[in-house]
Amino acid sequence: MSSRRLTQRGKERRAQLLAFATTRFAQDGYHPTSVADIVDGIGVGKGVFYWYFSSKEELFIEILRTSQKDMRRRQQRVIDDIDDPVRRVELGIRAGVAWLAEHNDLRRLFEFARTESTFKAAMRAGQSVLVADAVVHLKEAIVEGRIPDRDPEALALAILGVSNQLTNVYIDERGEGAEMVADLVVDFCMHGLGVRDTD
Amino acid sequence: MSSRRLTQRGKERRAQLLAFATTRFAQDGYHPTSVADIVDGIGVGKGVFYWYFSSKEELFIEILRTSQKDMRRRQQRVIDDIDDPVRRVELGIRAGVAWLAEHNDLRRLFEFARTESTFKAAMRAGQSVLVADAVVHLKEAIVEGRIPDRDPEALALAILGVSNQLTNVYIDERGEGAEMVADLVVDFCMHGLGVRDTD
Amino acid sequence: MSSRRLTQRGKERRAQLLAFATTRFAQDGYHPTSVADIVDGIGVGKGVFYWYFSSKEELFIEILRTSQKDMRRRQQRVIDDIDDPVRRVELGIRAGVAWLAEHNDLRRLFEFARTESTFKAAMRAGQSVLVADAVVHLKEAIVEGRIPDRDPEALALAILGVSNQLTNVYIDERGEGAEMVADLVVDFCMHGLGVRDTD
Amino acid sequence: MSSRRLTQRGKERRAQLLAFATTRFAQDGYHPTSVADIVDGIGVGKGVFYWYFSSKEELFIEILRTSQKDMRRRQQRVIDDIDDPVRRVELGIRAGVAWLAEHNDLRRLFEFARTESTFKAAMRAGQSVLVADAVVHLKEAIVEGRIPDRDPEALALAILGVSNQLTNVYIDERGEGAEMVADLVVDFCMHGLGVRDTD
DNA sequence: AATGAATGAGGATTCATTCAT
DNA sequence: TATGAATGAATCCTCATTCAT
Repeated sequence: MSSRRLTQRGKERRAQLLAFATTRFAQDGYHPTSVADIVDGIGVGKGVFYWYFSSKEELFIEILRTSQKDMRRRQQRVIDDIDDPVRRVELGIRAGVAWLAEHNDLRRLFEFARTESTFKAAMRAGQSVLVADAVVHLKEAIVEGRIPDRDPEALALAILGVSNQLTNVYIDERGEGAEMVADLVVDFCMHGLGVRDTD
Repeated sequence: MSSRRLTQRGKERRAQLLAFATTRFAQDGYHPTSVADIVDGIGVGKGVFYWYFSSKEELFIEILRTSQKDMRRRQQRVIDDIDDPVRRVELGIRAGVAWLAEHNDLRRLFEFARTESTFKAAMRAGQSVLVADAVVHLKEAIVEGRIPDRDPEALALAILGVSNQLTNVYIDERGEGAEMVADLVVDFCMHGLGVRDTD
Repeated sequence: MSSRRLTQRGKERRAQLLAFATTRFAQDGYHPTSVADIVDGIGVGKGVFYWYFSSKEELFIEILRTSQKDMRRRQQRVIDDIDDPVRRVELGIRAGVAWLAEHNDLRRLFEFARTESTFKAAMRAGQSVLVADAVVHLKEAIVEGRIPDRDPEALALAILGVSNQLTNVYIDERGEGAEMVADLVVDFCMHGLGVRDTD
Repeated sequence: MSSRRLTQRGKERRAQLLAFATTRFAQDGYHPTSVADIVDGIGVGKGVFYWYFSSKEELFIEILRTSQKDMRRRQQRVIDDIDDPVRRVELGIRAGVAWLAEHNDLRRLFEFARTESTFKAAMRAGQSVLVADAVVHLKEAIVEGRIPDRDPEALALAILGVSNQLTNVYIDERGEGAEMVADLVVDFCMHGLGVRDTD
């Protein structure tokens, strides 16, 4: 299905469907949004949907996967040439928060995806990649004596938790700026990690 | 509907419906669980469901509300006679984590409820109560100079975020014990808050 | 599904659905007949269908099974107390042809069912029962020297083939009487079997 | 449509479509096999199908017609220069069985075609040709006193029935050889016809 | 001749909810 | 209180067919 060869026009249609579906899913929820809503929304026939995706479920998983990849790419780019592991963690947090802030829709979809058995697997996979990334930096920081020696995976997860929660509340519910939220998260997490030699 | 006067037997039926629905919602998701699934699961006719609840939605909101109340009651009880505000925060965290650990199902429902517009309001109400509770202690701690002066609401939310995230991962996904997770959360948060004079 | 407890009214509805569906399937074909056609035809809502049957397919298989049982019962009743095995075969043929003649609809469904992989299994099961019945009599006839010793299963199948084919053509296509067709079939088969001491 | 003038390549494509569709129809049934299945199966676009056939139905009828013609041609060739009418019947049966054995797929399609009103007409036409052929020989045999005087059409139909049924079961379901089945059919039918002076 | 894209009516099935008993 | 029966709009999905290129 996903291996169908697409023309330029086809690729655009597919992207259009992904984009529109993302918006609707985020707005109304995955279940409350019907395939009919989606195709009607972009003014095409029902068949179009199934030309590009084998099911509503597949479409959703596709959204989750590409989003997760995109977020990670953003973090990697920012961190790429930084030597200090603690600094890498901080920049990773900031990049993550910024991405979540910019992709409000996707953040909501992530939240939902975690709650339904069908999508749990896909989410766990994506999250474990992010955690693994962070663990690398945290281990280095521990080895270098920059932070106390505690389970790096636990630390990574704590960071993720703070990022998600504060982004959810401050950005989604209260419309604060990404930078301000990033500051909050970084502040809390740097202390939480017990960073030395940094204010 | 909810004001219907119930016999003893009636109350039990109602509780049974709530309990069974909770389990199913948590397991498969709210939408994938049909009213038929619920009544079949406990071996009664469909009418029973609508005798006790005016709709599936109402049932779900009822679950959310009672759960939130229950969790708060637990926290209050533990904190009741503690003088030290920082200690109150810590014990509140521990009580919260313990409750979440014991009510795995409900934690999942909370997660879902946040993602759908229909239930967002109910969730926000409950969460703001918890936050308000914590804010009281945090303000006191700031006034007493026990922690640096930062926005207490932000701090409260950060704590909630860490609690939820670590509980999700360590308890739900990995089956760790509640105490161990509480230790993790407390450790991270106490540092995150910048607590002085506490290990 | 099929184990749902039904009231009298329920049993009648179910029977009504089976009867109506049979007619339609025979008239227009299984695939060309939609569930909507069926429920509209008896003036009920779509849900009714799925209250009694878990799927269109299940309904069809149910029709096949009960029909096959019914036909067999008819043959058994007629043969019950006959001593002569050759006579049993003849009466079996006559009962079979008569049944097929009376249940024109079902005969058509049988034909179709044999052509689709989904229903082949059910059909084969039913046919093998009929063949097994006939084989018993044929073996006896062979042992008693009433007919030459040839593979009884092949003989049984040949009889079935002649019965089906002649019934199809003479009764369904030309509207001849069941008795006349039965005479034809019996005449051909008795000779085909090589019966001795019978004209 | 069918009168479109085709290049060599065009003829091959058409033949390829017919062959592939036949296989699929026989395997899964006419309705369960979609046009998409067919074109995907041979790796071409949908347009190709409708370039060579005006509809799925037309394609199927085309398959039926050419097959029936082919089978008949085979019988004629074998019988061509035989004087003895009974021998002609026998050889016709053998040729028919052999053809059916070789064209397992087509036999199945014939079965299905008889069950749906859309295709019944086409099938009846083909069958009546075969019956007419046989009737010629049977009449001759009766006139020559080789077999008793009974309705030759009924006899022809009975022969067809035995051929179809035994081929279905022995070749399709059990994988027996064509010759063995032909022997069975001939044996049963020669007796059924009441042939004199023949082994 | 051929392709990928699009159509949209129609199909099976689900499900929250209501109703008669 | 409770049941089995019924409703019918809504859902996901299929598919023969058409179209622009």
